[in-house]
Amino acid sequence: MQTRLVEYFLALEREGHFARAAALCHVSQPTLSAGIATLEAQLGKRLIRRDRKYGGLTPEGEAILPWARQLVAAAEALGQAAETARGPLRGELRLGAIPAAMPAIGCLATAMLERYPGLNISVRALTSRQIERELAAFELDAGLTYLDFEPPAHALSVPLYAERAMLVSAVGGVPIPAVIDWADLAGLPLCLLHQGMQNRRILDARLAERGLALRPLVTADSYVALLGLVQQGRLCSIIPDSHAALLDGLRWARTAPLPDMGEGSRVGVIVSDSAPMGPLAQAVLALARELRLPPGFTTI
Amino acid sequence: MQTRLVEYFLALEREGHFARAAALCHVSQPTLSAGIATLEAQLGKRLIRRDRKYGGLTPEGEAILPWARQLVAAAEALGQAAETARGPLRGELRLGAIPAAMPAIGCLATAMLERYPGLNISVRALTSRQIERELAAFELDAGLTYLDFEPPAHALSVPLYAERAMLVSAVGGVPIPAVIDWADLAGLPLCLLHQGMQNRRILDARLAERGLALRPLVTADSYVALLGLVQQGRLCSIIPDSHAALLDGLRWARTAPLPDMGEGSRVGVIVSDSAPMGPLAQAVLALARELRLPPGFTTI
DNA sequence: AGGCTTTATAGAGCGAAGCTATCAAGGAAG
DNA sequence: CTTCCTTGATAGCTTCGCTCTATAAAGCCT
Repeated sequence: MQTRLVEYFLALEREGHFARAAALCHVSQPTLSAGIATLEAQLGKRLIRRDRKYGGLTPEGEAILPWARQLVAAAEALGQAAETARGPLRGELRLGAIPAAMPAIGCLATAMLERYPGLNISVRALTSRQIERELAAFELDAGLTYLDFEPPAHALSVPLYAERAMLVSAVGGVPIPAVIDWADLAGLPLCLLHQGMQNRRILDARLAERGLALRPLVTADSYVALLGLVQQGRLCSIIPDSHAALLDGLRWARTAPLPDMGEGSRVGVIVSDSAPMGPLAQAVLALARELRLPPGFTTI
Repeated sequence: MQTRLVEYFLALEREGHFARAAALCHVSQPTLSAGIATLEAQLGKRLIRRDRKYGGLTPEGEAILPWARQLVAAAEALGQAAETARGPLRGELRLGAIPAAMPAIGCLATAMLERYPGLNISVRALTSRQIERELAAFELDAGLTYLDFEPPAHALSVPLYAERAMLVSAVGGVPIPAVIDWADLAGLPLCLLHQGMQNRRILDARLAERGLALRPLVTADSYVALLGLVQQGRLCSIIPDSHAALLDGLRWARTAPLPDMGEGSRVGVIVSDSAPMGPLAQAVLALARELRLPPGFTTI
């Protein structure tokens, strides 16, 4: 059983296209074609449906998919473990973070770089569900997400900070009181994240508990977009205090804390709990445990 | 990264001897030697200490050991999954059981064979600790052991039956009362398992709670040995009721139930919870859930 | 010193995996 | 209907690496 062939299989499954998968594996298309054929011959089963075109996995292909991932991840980790048994950590650390946690990733990534020179870090903004899926598929080494809402299974976590919501408005724009009550929110001209985004779901749930509902005038899918809207002065918005920290020093923005949303907004690092833990995951977890976030983040 | 080479490495680690490891892998000794050298070259690290003799693993070797196991297990499971995606289960099911649970393994193994013809089953008697270790090292597919005493981590379990202790004596030998109290035990001429064996530890713990201690005249490491001693008529012993069920119909033996030892003697099937579950483990777990044990076993 | 055990080395054979070049089958567009 | 383009399979060749047998070298034991 050649790890290489299994990598071809996984690449093909991801790309759904022989030539692109081959390019991803840095081999020619006939090589990948032959590799898949060899793998199928060794297993005695057809794994890919195809006649002149890629047509998805057969049931057997689906059945081996988790094991194929496990195999490749183990091979990868084996190499990592050998390389870093002693000596510094090397290679690429793949981090995923929900948008709300992006400001904190700077802190985490910088600390990792500082402690482990020679490390490369790749950060991607993902939904909490994507983070869960990619951790399970070994396509991420660690994630930064909510720990309490819909916590992923088979994961180890270290809390980093507690998120609180802040109301933000432009100076000279929508006037906002210094102290805000839940009921005040319903009367403000708001722009918020789309319904369905996790952060919005949490906010809605908190308000629903109190019999309230928000009617934002604008919805968007990024905090940058919301801040752009707020800057115009016609709207105000609700953002995590971690983002509010980024605004610190901006002259046009005013923020006011929302009432405590209660427990359950902890944000932290998670890694996959399956199998022995890779050196990268171990390092991230260890660092997260010691990490002191700058002021602006509510420590737990 | 060739799975084959990693298998060589694991075999060598198990055997501590190049030629024996080579035989285990069905290759010649130079082949294994070269294979280890290739693996070391690919990883860029020395994995095995050796100068004219095997000298154990280097730190790097130790570091990759869990990943090596993971890799080989994933490769194995991949083959299994492909073969059994549809169609009957094939291959070898490796079961481990504590001695006390041996009588029940007949039931489990038979049911597996009946449902999955074409399956081969290998049963080994192990201590509960060995079962835990070998499950983690992917050298067992499932185990049969106590679920409540020192339960292993990272394992899924299905309870099968509750074990109760029985006093056994020979007809015409040591007279035993029909109803036994804890205090009675101290006065009987007993033979028991060695101290340190888990079953004995449990029994001792139960008695210690009541301020009692047993002074067996003979200790042994198997129930068969104990029964042989009992048959002589000079001693009586304490065995699990699962073994007592085997004696049913024997003319020389008499049994009497001990007082309830309380909760916590559940015996059941456990499988490793790491990674996706292999088809063998899935099948065993599913069957254990439906299994109806014959009379003589206390259902839960 | 001689024999035994244990690991490493040498050289040959063979199979598997890589490449380039080309073909075959659909689908889209003229 | 023809032509072109996309997509995957095939052919033929080369190279690389695993495997074998045979043998050497280095300790250990008597």
